[in-house]
Amino acid sequence: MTTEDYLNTLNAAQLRAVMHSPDIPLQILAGPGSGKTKVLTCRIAHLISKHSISPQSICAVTFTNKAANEMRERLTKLIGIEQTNQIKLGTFHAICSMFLRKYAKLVGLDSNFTICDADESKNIIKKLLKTYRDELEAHNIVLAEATVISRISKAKAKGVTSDGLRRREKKGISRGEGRTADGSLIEQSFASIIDDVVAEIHVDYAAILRRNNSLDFDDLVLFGKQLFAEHPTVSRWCRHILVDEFQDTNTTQYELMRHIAATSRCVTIVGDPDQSIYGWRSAEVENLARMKRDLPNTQQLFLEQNYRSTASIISCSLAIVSQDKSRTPKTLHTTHPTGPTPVLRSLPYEQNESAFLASEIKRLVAYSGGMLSWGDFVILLRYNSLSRSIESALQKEGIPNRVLNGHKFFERLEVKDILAYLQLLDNPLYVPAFMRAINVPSRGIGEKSVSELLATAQRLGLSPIEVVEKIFDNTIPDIKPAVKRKLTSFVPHIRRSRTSMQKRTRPSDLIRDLLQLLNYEGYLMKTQPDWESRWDNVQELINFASQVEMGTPMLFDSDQPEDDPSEGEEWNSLAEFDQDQLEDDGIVEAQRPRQAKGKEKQTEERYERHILVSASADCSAIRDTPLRLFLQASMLSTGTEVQGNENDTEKVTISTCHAAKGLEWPIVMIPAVEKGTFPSARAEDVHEERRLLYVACTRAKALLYLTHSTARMMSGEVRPKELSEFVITALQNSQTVFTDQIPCLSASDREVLAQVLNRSSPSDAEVARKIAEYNRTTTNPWDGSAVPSSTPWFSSTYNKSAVSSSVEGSCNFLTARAASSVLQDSLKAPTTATTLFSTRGRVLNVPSNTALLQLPTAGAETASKQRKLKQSSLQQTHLHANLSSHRVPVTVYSDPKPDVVSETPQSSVCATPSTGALSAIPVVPVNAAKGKRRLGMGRTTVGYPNKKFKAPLGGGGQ
DNA sequence: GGGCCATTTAAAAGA
DNA sequence: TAAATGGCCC
Repeated sequence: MTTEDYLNTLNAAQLRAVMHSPDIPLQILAGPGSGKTKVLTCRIAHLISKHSISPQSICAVTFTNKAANEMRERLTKLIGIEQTNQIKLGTFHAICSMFLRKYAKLVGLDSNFTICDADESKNIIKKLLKTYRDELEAHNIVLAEATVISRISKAKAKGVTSDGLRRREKKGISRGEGRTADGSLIEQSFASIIDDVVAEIHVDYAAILRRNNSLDFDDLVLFGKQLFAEHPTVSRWCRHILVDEFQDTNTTQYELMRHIAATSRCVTIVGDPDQSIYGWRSAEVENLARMKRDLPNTQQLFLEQNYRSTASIISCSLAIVSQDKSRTPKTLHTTHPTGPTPVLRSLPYEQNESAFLASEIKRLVAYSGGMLSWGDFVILLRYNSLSRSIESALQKEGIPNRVLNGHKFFERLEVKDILAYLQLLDNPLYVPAFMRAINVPSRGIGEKSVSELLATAQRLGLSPIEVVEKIFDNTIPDIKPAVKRKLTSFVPHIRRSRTSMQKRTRPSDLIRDLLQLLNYEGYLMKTQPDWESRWDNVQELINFASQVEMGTPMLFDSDQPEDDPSEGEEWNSLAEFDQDQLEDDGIVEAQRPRQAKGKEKQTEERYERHILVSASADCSAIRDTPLRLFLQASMLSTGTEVQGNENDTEKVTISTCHAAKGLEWPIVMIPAVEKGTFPSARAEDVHEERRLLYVACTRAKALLYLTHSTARMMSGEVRPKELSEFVITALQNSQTVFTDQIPCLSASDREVLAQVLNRSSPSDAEVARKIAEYNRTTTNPWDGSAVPSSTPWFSSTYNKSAVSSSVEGSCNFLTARAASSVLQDSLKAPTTATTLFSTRGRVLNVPSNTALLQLPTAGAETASKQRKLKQSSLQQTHLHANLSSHRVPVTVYSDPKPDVVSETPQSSVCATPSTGALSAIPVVPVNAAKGKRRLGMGRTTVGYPNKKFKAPLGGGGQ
């Protein structure tokens, strides 16, 4: 398809945006579903073909990898792969990272810096915070590390560097002194104590990162900004910069954008103030106005034509977002038919709510006559932990589902273990990697020895890895808890891998080799109950490495200096400038003296060029080792997008509202539309919460459901919940934006669906057949409960999530309700399989149809113990009652007795005081028949598992 | 050093 | 409710 053909598919507003003069800064305000990506890609194509701007001088910035990839795909179709790959296209972080590798020296970094992920920076800050604990306690201040992290992150988003903070540290007044007896001032001084502590931790944290030759995510942008600000020549290649989701930029990102555009001043941004939902991480909608001030000739264009949703979904969404009176008025039109009115339902309890959604999904699939399938549904949550009851409801109905962005691939322990070794090879100064690698697999080098090693390293001015090698070689004396012998399974491995790395071995082979050396699979088997899925993840990491090796499009071809080709010769000749010489002269490290500003422009540019070239050109071979490219890709890719799992398209998606931005589904369901959730109880900006609901609603193409429970389990107790005021207000303004009637999916409804989704309508016969089948196989989800009982304990559907997580391999406490259900199930499918448990060193042989309940010690001194005791005896009573009503034989054992259980032929309930703490229930029979993973016969954790047991990457649904 | 238990605490969003 | 922490013991 040529650019011209593409232009023909644009509407008038889109066309204006695409054709807009490149020299006049442009703001495209684009509502949801208005085709902004189309406009953006088309504009890029237009810049290249009609304005002869070369692709490598175009910079396109997105917020997510997903958006970047989508743009890349569309551009490839439009202008071909070759030109697309020349465009500097990526997230803010990726673009900064690439330039920082290239010009590291200019901002005082080494190009092998490691990107410090959130986990590691949390660890660092946690340690720093500990040193202030006593002091804070003395002032009666509680300072959570999350607070510190977010404050530091916010400071960085606003462009505050640790250098700026260091000055205030010198004030030298001891904290808390400025306080007077006046009560109102006390709080003030609390705040200032916290400010000081945060500032000090910030400074220390930054120093640690520098020592580790490491940057965290915020640093990438911050240092990127610094690079472009201090060295304008670095951005000379840029003729046009385009920024997507501009309403989400923070101050630092905005300034970065301005610096990249410093020469050309050609900027196109796309954004929508109504979809600004990231204020909490310092996004500034204000940047729209700021841009207009900074670039006074900026023009605005509106895209208000929506191509996604039915008219009724649009009006419902507008009814929500327009409640904000301070908002810039903006509207949405659609040519789509009205369609079924969005559903609003209240249900008594979260289980009912989940069950309603699950059964509704089933019904819609049937009543649409097969036009809809699982993959067409998304359930959008305010926050992830709401997914539990949803997941179990879907599971119970046998609906396949996946959690979008549930647990991040690169944050998994097994993946991080391997990455740690590789990071250590690439950057020996990166202490977090050292700390992890040194004792994985376990070598008996614990916290104590590690801190000893680190201290030695500091004392000798060596990297920890050098210290360890020297100890191994007898070049320096061993440390106190002798460690040399333990290093035989570490130093040789490191050396072997390092040699391999220096030969530029492919990272995937490097990993394979490492796995072998470490016998990592064996280690996982020994230590992880769910080692199989973890091993799968390791394999997935190898796949990812292979993908990177095969040349996923990099931001730029590393060796070419980006500048006007006519100047190429000069660049190349300058490339011979001796790097070491520059360093010796202190030029590379030194900050450019300010006085040169304004005058001696030419000299300055020449100077800049010297250092640019010397900082980059000569070392590109080292800079972009295969390993480094792989590590960078790992650290910058989030989520699970690595895997491109095809059968994901056949699953119902569960996602947060935030993660859903930019995406769309035929049917959207939003549970928990309640006060305290929408808006979230801890949200600072109610308007932002409203916009979040708006974003969620506007993801829907054809059908929209909002539900609400009148009671919900929160923080371990059931609390009453009220409908969200956003919805109440919308209803007050217009009764008709919602209905409590579920759509009947009549022939005309199906017609609308077919039209909006651009699918063909099924025949009436087909629909009738599907409905008949549905009626035959489906029972009412809560009437058909497996546990009929009048007691509140058993009134709702039983807790299948507890069951399934047990099957996954962990052992959990079960509620009485779940336990009785499990027991009944296992009686239906009796089994003789037994499971071994260890408690206090004893091994118990327990038939798998045995429930073990924990009871607290009878003494019960503390209030919490007493509560638990009461609850437990209540549970026991109910369990008893329920099981006897089903004529399930019950035997109750107490403490030392459980050994006997293996002899018991039928189901039993084991109750035990917590001193003997039996705390697990084996439930093999429930799902074992389906051939899924079964509870291991080997070592089993008793008690709360303190490791996470999440579904393996790519679903692995039961 | 690491396993195990009891007690405490926290509970949002992402690159 | 379940994850994290802290103390105790081997």
